[in-house]
Amino acid sequence: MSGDRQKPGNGAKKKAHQVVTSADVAREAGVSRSTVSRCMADDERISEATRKRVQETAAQLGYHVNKIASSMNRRKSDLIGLVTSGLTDPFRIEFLDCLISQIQQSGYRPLVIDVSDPDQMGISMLNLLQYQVAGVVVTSGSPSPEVGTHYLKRNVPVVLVNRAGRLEGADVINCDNVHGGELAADMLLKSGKKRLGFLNVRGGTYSGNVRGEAFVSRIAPRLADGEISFTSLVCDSADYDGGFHAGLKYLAGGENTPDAIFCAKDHIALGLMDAARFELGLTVPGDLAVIGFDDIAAARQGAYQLTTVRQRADQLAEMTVERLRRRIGGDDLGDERLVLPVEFIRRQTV
Amino acid sequence: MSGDRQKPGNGAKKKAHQVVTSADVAREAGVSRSTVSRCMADDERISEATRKRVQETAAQLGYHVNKIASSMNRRKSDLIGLVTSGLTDPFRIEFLDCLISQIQQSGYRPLVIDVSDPDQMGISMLNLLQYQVAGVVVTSGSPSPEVGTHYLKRNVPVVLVNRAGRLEGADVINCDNVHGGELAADMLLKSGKKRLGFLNVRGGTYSGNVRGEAFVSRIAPRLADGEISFTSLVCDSADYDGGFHAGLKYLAGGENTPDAIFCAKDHIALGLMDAARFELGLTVPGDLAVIGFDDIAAARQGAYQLTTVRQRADQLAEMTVERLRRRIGGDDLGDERLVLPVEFIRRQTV
DNA sequence: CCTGATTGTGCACACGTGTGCATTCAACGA
DNA sequence: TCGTTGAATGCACACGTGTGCACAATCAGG
Repeated sequence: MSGDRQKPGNGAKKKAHQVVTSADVAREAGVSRSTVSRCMADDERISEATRKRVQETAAQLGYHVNKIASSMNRRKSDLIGLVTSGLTDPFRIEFLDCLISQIQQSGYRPLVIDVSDPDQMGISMLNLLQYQVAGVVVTSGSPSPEVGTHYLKRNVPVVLVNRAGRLEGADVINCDNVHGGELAADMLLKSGKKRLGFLNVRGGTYSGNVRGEAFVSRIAPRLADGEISFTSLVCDSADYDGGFHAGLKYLAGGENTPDAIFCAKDHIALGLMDAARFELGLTVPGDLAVIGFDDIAAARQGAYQLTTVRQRADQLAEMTVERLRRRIGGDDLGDERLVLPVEFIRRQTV
Repeated sequence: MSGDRQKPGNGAKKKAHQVVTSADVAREAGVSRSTVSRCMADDERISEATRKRVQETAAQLGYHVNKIASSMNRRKSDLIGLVTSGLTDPFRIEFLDCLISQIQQSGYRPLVIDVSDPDQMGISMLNLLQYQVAGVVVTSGSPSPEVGTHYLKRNVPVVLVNRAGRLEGADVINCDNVHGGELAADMLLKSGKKRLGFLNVRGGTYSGNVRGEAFVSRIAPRLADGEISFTSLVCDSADYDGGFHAGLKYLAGGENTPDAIFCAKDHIALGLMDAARFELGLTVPGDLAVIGFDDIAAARQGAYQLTTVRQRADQLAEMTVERLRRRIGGDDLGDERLVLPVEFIRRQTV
């Protein structure tokens, strides 16, 4: 028989139930292994007849291309690394949901990697490289410039989503945090509330900081006039509990208690609202106006009806994979910084 | 020089910036490639001195084992397939969160695969096999017996979580749906409510059906006495919106309107509550008692304070990976059906 | 000094695929 | 009939690793 480098004895049978390989298909269809490979890849140079015949025998034998071997040969897998930290942030979850769906639709597979421990970031991203990933999406943490150069050298595209970093050779996609902060400011100024506040997690996140700064500079004129006051509020965690405890702390009463709070993200706003309404007996928006950011699913629920700034997770995901695909396809784009438009959503909390 | 099967010419340099391989480390450290491989795997038979030396040169050159090549050679990767359908169900998200974290801690990597389209289930699971996955966790859909045998033949363990199927060679882990349904029934019987209902998604899910059936058989005696009545309620989707619309439909008023509803899952219960409270002006638990199932994070929030049956996502994940690890390790366990205990959580909705 | 055991390393093969290049074969024009 | 062309397919190599087996070296016991 033909075939390359066959075993010394006779390669007829080895184990009882071995996995079916391209060589098996080749033997069965009476062609060479190369032809099988080309048929599975829909190579142009294969005649229609043999292609059909080979694909049929392949299906009959239950042959599937071994992705690992393929990846090894081509030095590129169809995996896309998803760097995230836990599945707790609602908006990130919505984004990942869209992202996973779109990645899969593009013929890739998401390989999730958790960097809840920020120290692991560097080695985790390097480790990802060992899976021959076709690309990486970072939704948490900031890769160091060093890992950036590693990716650049290997020509593996990286997209940072809603992150600060400017990484060499990587795309950065953010929603329009500045405009969002301004929209929130405009709304609260119009509402007639006087004691404004901005609630963010202690230490701040990049997105939160930008939103807060835009908010503050927008209200600055009125602040200078003395018409209104502003307080910067801080919570311990960027989630429901953080917002809840912040509510207990800041809304207990007193002269300077804010009557309108812009929250860095919806999830915090929900906790804040619940503390105000169910623990302190305040009404929303009567005693306290609240604006969030993201427009997560829970913000639409009847129990909250949160007025907020919407960033669309599906569009964010779309931009991300579109960018990845083009870079994987070989388009040699320079680093770019893309901005997703936001939209003000008026509900019941202002 | 030594080395096996080196290139015809002189394999000194090929491309400008090639990726560093074990051969490079071997050359640099003055040992054979085999020794490098053994050093990276912490093989016992390597002397302490050379191991240290090799590992140092490896670190210095920035060498990392190529997982793809390794997987190919060992015909087993360190990937674990996670079969799910979208990131929309809150409890499943919490479970996946724990699962991903634990999988990673065990030295594996999660490969996510979305089967929102149930028709894709079969080929997706077969496709997964081509990545040489070490194991698979199914949290959505029901794999056919046929794919089951493929996995069995390849000796790749499968764990079904909160699913109906009894798959040959696979473990099935469920929370104690029966006991949960009974706990809910006991609670509502004690509450003094008379017109009981069970709300599940149209067509039903395995878990939901079991919970409902246990609920019904528990209340059966009192039902026979005529002391209470029971209605089976149906919503169009197993989420917040489904519960919400079901609330509008069933709670609009009339003689038979239920005054106590056991929901197949928390997420539905939240929508139901909001429809009752904010659309129909009912009070909870005054006009309507509600019990959920799962104890998702939102159930604990002030806006809901949902009385529910808790299944612990972290323990579920723990059982899952423990089971996977033992099977991957070679333990030859028969198919098993494990049950996770549940716990009644009393809050404000009954 | 000889024998056997133990320890540390190297050699060569195998894993399953993609692809550049050579080769075969039929068709076709002169 | 011969040379040329184009299409279709096979050959052989390479990808980077793990590991069984063989072999060298060291050592203990007689």
